Amino acid sequence: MPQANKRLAQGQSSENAPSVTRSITLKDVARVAGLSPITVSRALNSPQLLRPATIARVREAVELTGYIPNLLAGGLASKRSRLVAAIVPQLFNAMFVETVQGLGDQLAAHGYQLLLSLSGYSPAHESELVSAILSRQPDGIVLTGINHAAETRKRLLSANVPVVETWDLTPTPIDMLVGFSHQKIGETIARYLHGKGYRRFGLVWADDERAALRRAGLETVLNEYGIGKAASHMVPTPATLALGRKGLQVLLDSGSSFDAIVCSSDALAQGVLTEAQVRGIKVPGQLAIMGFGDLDFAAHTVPSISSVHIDKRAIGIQAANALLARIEGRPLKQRILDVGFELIERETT
Amino acid sequence: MPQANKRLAQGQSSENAPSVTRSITLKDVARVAGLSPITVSRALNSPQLLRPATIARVREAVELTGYIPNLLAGGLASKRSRLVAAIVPQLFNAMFVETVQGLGDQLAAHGYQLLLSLSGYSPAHESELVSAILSRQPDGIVLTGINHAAETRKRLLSANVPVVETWDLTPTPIDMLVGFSHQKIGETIARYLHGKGYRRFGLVWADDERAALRRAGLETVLNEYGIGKAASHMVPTPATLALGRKGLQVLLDSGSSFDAIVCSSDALAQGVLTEAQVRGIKVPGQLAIMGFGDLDFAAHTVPSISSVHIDKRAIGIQAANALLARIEGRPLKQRILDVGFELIERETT
DNA sequence: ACCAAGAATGATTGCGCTATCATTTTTTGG
DNA sequence: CCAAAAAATGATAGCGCAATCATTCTTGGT
Repeated sequence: MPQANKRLAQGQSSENAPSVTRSITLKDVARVAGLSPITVSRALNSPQLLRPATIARVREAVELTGYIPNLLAGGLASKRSRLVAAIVPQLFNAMFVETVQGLGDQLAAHGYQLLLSLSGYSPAHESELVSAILSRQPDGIVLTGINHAAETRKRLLSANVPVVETWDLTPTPIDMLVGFSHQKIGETIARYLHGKGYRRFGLVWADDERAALRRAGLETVLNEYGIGKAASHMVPTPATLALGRKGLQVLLDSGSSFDAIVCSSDALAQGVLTEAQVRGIKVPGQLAIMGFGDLDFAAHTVPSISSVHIDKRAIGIQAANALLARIEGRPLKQRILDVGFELIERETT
Repeated sequence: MPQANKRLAQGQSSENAPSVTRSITLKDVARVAGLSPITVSRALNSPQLLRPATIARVREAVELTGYIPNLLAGGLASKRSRLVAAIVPQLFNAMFVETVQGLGDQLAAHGYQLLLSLSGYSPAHESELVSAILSRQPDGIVLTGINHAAETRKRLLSANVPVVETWDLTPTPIDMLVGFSHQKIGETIARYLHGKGYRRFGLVWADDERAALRRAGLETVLNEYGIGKAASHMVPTPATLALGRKGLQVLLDSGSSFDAIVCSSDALAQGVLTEAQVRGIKVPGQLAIMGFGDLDFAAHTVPSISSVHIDKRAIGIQAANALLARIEGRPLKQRILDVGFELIERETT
């Protein structure tokens, strides 16, 4: 079999190779190692089935040939892609970055890779993304939020793939859920600020669906306290410092007077704070400011910004854990995990 | 062949389906449409080869069956995965977020998906990631920076996959490059600040490799002006406002006096600015502050932060374009694209 | 009406891997 | 030292799709 021998020799040196170099496959490695392809496959995927000496032979051959497994082929044959997909609205929003990072880190630690898609807050786009994602046969999917197109839900259900929804709470998730209650946060903020004696509220608020929930909670409680609908200025996502400044300008120019501005995110709060300082408004003496998200800067501005802390990274990590448990067939303690939140009182209130 | 008929019937209605529902394949769609599988494949991938009536029949059958293509199988057969992988150091660093977003958007617009990996600034980790990534047969790879483990370079070269390095410049990229000169930025900052009359420089600097290049440029020019090595405080990544405040504290406590603090990022600059204000130091009267990156807040702090603008999103978009051109066999105008930079003079200098 | 040229569709095969079952080798206990 | 059990390795087949080449159907020109 000179043919085979010749090939074997070519394994290492690449002299007179044809223009299109066929890539190294399991078979090549097997030939070099003097084993069957399936044994090589096992050495790489279930080494506990083989004796150490065999594994060493394989490792050597892999080294020698520079073999890189083809996960498309592997996934096709095994029905396991070792891929997890995540959809977040956007990355500009620093909130999601930590979740994605936590998710990515945790998945990587368990041999999974992350396919990231950005929906831009559009359920229609999300729906398309889900189709595209399912094409890759992911072992799990992480979604942001709980409101999805009916189509999305249906596709995910019939694909029979583990799904984790995040960043919100509902008793009826598609599958699993890691989040917290925006409604409760709104309520908590309202009680807290009311308790501190603030009465004339203004809102600088992002136009996204979860922010709307927080707002609903806030207004419900304010209403209970007999405080009417607060004046508000809506801003588009992503919320920035500049939009926060603009927000306070608009609110003040409207002629109303305020003793507290509640913002849907820390970036907006920082903007409101900046604008207040520019105008010589004492914070919190004349005006209190409340943020949300407890981003890294909130504790270190002067004055520091009161906010609501969310363990954003934990959401990613727990989402990964939930998926990993489901994928590996381990029992899941709870389908729904509430990571909670914590109101952080700082100097702006 | 009753067996076959039974299957056909099951295609649409899912009554008495076995517990493990075999997923819908091209074959199923073909059967429903009364066409051959390959024709269905063409209807989905090269519709221009078929007559509209046929495509309509296929579309109908797809609708009816809820067919989702299997890209693992498709990729294996066609050698095209429609997947592009990117490695960035981290997402916390707002700098990379825009690039990733631009990259993701542009790729999505062309039917490609983004596999995102985080290297945490470690070449060793990057090397592992590259192996893992190559396993998925991506059609292209985007790397951050130009310094990679020798192993990484070798693997990428032998995998024969289009590669774009980003965020830096070199005459000898692995393949393609979209970036800018950090050295030049450092030099430009030095000339600019020197021109404004500043002489006593302090640095608050992140400990990453591209920041080091900017610093080298800065120090080279300062040296030409006869200014000795500037006092510096190094901070770990990710750089934050808090680290910036700390940085100024440390520098001032060292006893030296400064008339300008140069920071390796806007977040640090914002921190330095905050700390200066706390201490009653007039900016820029007593102390100038220079940032880098021109993040969204830089223009809107008070005083606004002078910075260096990088078109971060363009890096992502151009990287995507370069890959797409290469993948689709279009001629590439230039292997190396310098997106440049722009020093933005604002109030802190 | 007929034929050539092109357009549309189909049959076969294999991408690289792993599930499954079969076989061989090693270990164990009496 | 042997049979039986267990461990290690191998042979076969097929995952779902698209490249390739083969065949059938349309056209339009005369």
